[in-house]
Formats: sequence, C-alpha cells, structure tokens
Amino acid sequence: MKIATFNVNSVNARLPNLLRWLGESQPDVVCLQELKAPPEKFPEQQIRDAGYGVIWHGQKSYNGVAILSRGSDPKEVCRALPGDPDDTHSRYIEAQIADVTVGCLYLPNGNPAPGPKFDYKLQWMARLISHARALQQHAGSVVLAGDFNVIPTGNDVYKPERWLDDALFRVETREAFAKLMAQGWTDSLRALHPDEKIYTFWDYFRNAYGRDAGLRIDHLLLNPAATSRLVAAGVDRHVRGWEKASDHAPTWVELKG
DNA sequence: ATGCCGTGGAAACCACGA
Repeated sequence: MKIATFNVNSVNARLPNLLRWLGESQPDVVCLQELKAPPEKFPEQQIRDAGYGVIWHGQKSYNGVAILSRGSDPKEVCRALPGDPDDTHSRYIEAQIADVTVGCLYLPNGNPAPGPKFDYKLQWMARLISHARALQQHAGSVVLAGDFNVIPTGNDVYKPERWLDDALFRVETREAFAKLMAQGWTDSLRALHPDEKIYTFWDYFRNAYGRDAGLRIDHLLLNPAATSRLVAAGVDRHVRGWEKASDHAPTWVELKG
C-alpha cells in the first residue's frame, strides 16, 4: 500500500498537477493539505473520476485537509484534533482505510515567533502529542502524515544557521517534535535514508528549487505495526518542477500488503 | 532575504504562507 502526503497550496489551483501526479504515481492513499477552499468548492467529482473515494474538511481561504483512497471511500474517524473546541482551523482529519489508520494533519506555521501564532503552534503540537499517544499504541498500522511545519534537525534544511529563529526550526518546536517521536514513532524517510539530503519544500522565491534550497517539513510517521511493514519511502521532487507547481512536493511510503 | 512569489477574497489592496 502506497501512502502519500501532498501540501497542494490550493486544491483548485493545483487540480491539473494533482490529477497528473495521481495518474503517474498511483498512490493508494493521499493526504492533502492547504485546500484553500470552502467545503462546497472542493473538486469532488474530478477526484472521484480519477478513481478515488474522498473525505475532506474545507475552510474558506485557508487551511483545509482531505484524505483520498483509491477504489474505496475512506471511513472517517474524526475531523478535528481533540482538545480545543474553539479552534476553528481545518487542520486535521483521520480515517480508517482497509487495515490502516491514517491521520492527515496541517500543523500551524507559527511565524512570526515569538508571538500569538507561535503560541498557537505549540498548543496545537501539545494537542497532537496527546492524541498521538493513543494512536501510537494501536495494534494495527497507523500513519500520521502531513505538513508538520517542523524541520526536525539541521540535516533537514539547506542552511540551518539561517533558520534558528524561525518557527519551523526553533528549539521549542524541535523539542515538541522530539517529544512526539519519543512515543515510539518512526520517521519513515529518515529510517530508510538516514544520511541523504532530502527536502519536501522549496520556496517560490529566489529560485529556491533551482538552487535546491529546501526544507524537509512533510513527514510520514509510523507506529510499530506500520514500521514493520515499511519497504520504501521517497519524495516525488520532480513534481515541484512542473508548471504551476505547489511549493511542496508529494512525499510517500510503501507498506507491505 | 525583513515575503522578491503564489493564492484567495475582497476591493484595486490585504492576509497568509515558511
């Protein structure tokens, strides 16, 4: 089973690229982030015509997450991260697909830091840590996939010294991510490619993609049952080079069975 | 490199992203 995550930066602006990538990559499950569309403007029919069942949690202008499943409808588990009923951002949706539980997340950016947006990011991470604790212990396979807006280590950014004060790389952010990982999650790309330079995001500015000035911020975390099935992981980085590209590239894992 | 581009939505600019 191939499971991918892709921050599309507007699902409607990206629809031609998304459909092209679905056709060539043939993922079984796809987590999308940054739909930037209200629920009624989600391109459901085009995605169904491409062979995918889909659930989504849209929001006008900002955020928005979706889960696609080839040949079946994802069985929705929840469409919000527990812990704050006043949180209006569409940043989490979870589904059961065959024998795999999939959590699709769009973690807050948090800039500028410090400030209220950074506080919101850290609070959101605390809620994620709380929710993930139970998921990690599931007997079945669990994949937490999405745009984490976290650069885990200095090996995940082209020039770490420039990012020390950024919300994606600040000590508090890395410590919260480490706390999540300490529950027993596996960072699938790093597990299979410990020393490679791997990026999933390149800024639109300054020819960042051409210079390979990237960040690794899109992650697929696996619980022990899923880790035992891990056979491959990668980034479809060429998609970032297409016309009208998102600033993120699709990132994926292949699980046995 | 403090948003230089990209997107959406409202309004002819602004919020937001990382």
